[in-house]
Amino acid sequence: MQDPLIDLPGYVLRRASSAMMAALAREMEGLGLRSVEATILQILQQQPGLTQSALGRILDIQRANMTPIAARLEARGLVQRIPADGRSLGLDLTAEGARVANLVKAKVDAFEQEVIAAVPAADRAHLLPALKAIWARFGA
Amino acid sequence: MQDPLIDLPGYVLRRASSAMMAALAREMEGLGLRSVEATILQILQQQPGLTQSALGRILDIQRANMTPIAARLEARGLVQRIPADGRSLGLDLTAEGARVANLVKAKVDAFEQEVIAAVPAADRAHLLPALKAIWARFGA
DNA sequence: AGATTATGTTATAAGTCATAACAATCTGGA
DNA sequence: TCCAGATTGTTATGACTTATAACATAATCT
Repeated sequence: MQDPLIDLPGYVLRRASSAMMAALAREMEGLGLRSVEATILQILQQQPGLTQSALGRILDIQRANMTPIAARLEARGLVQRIPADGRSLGLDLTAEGARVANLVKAKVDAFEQEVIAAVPAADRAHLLPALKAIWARFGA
Repeated sequence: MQDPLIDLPGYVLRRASSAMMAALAREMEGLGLRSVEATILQILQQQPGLTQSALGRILDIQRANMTPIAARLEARGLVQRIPADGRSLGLDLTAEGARVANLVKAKVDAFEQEVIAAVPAADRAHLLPALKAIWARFGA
């Protein structure tokens, strides 16, 4: 009862990603955050004031789907929505949001170390370039 | 407006996988199949008679979620559900299912070639081992 | 000024995924 | 052999993700 697709890179890419994402989600659960929310906090930490649309473009999330995500972050007091112009809403971390973002960063950094550590040393340096190339090839 | 997380392997793994899966889904749409269904046809091609539970264990799909998937494949005439014992249902490709499975295999093989081709030659040999290691580390 | 584009929002639908509960069946140990 | 426990398929349910259409409002370009 073994998996006959185990040597197809695309298939294994999908399985590796979904296994890793499940583990990451369990980590973020401890902070009461979903993966997307954790990602957004991290980005806002380095790029404050991004509009919902701009964030959506970075993360490949439709405008329409950003609305409830941003609203939830605001409702939890992690983010402030400040009009950038008459139609755009810029997102900024609140003090509480900045605090949580630091916790996220710590957990994510540790997690990323685990990912790296899981890869055989000989293959490590090749992982990021390979993944970036695939992302670039099939990405929007 | 650039992505500040672009050097985190886990993050890029997720983005690469989801971009690739979206492209694969567009391919399979041409056959009227979802990705999961295409995967199942491929597996049944090589391992006929697998039960729903066994398939679920291979693909990390809960029993409860296999039911509608198998039912849909049967309703489309691609798969037969034959009792293996009093409780298990073995899945086998019908003639039509075998025909479609061949189309799937052709498309997937071509697609996997595209994935490989997208990766810089120097990194290619390292991709599969790295992904398998991550899968093994975080997988069920 | 007027046409076009961009933004945020609501509503909606499909797909993925996990859990609980149930009946029917199988299995292994007393 | 018999019974307790595990397995299988099923239904129902809920959370999350994702895509699309339509709308009002605002910015931009000619």
